[in-house]
Amino acid sequence: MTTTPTADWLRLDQQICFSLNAASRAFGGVYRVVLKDLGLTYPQYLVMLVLWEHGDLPVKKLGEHLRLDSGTLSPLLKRLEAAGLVRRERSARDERSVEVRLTEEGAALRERALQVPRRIAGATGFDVDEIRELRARLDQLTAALDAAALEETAALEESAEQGA
Amino acid sequence: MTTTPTADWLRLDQQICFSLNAASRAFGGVYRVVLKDLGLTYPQYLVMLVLWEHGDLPVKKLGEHLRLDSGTLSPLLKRLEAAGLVRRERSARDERSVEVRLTEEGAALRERALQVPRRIAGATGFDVDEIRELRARLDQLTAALDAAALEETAALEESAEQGA
DNA sequence: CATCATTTAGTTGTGTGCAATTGAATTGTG
DNA sequence: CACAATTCAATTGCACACAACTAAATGATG
Repeated sequence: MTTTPTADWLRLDQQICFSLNAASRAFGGVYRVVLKDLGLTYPQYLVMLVLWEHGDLPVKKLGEHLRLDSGTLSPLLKRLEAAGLVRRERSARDERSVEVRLTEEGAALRERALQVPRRIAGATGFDVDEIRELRARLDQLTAALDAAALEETAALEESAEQGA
Repeated sequence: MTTTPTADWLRLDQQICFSLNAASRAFGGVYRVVLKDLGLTYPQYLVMLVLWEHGDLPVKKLGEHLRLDSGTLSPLLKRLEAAGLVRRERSARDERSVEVRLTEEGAALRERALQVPRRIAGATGFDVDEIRELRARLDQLTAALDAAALEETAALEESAEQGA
């Protein structure tokens, strides 16, 4: 049986978190080039994808789809509005809520965006099944990490309460 | 034979890039909690990992290990220096270069960091082999994306030259 | 040796990402 | 109805990422 020396865990740790980070940034790099045509950044593209798929949404719902809070979305949406792709309107039913609506121009941009996924998929060198499998793996990882983060946070708060 | 409608590619695209993004940020969330003890952010921890493994390095080499440029590293290293974990010293041999050296305190921090990888690995819910396989997959993806980014950039510059 | 190209850090500006706070609007409870 | 708790977006402050640029030092070339 092969046990891993404690010190080597530091190297393994470096490798896995680094790999994920690197892949994420490499993805960002390709998107940056491909999306330059559309005048979008990668996070902005993600917002547009959600709006194209689900239609107009309040900021809150948008954030749930994207795992982003208003601290990130507010300035991002302002830039999309400045670019003429979306409008932000206070909901009449609930004035706390802000509806994000596609403009004509924003809706029209979808046509030009249709070419993006194919170029990205091509860049990965993965076929559809490989992408699907990797995605499942990553989603599993994310779920586990989120659950663990909750536990860690709960544990922290518990020890904080003991101090109080 | 099942062909995927073009419009559906947008949804698939959303899913794979989003999954990677989400996993990366979920990782960051767990690291944020775990590293709070050490007073490090996640990118700062990556820098310390490289220094612990390779010893003192010039900023350039550090950037190659981490795929980060001076625009990111300079302010980050200043914060590590302010925290007393590293020193930055102009190289005597080549005064363009800045050597990043661990302080006593920085080197000592390694002891406390030894517990981090195990906590992270536990949080993933993956065993060593699964981590290794995922890492290989991600590195493969990163390599493909980097190569594709180079091609895209080259193509852009080509068309730019035609315009000139 | 003088000059030009390259290398290396640093700086600036833009755009996320997230914690913490604020303030307005809504909901739940008595 | 009054009032406390909650919800939602926005804002503030901090820390990356990265492109573009600057400045200093080095190396290469004629």
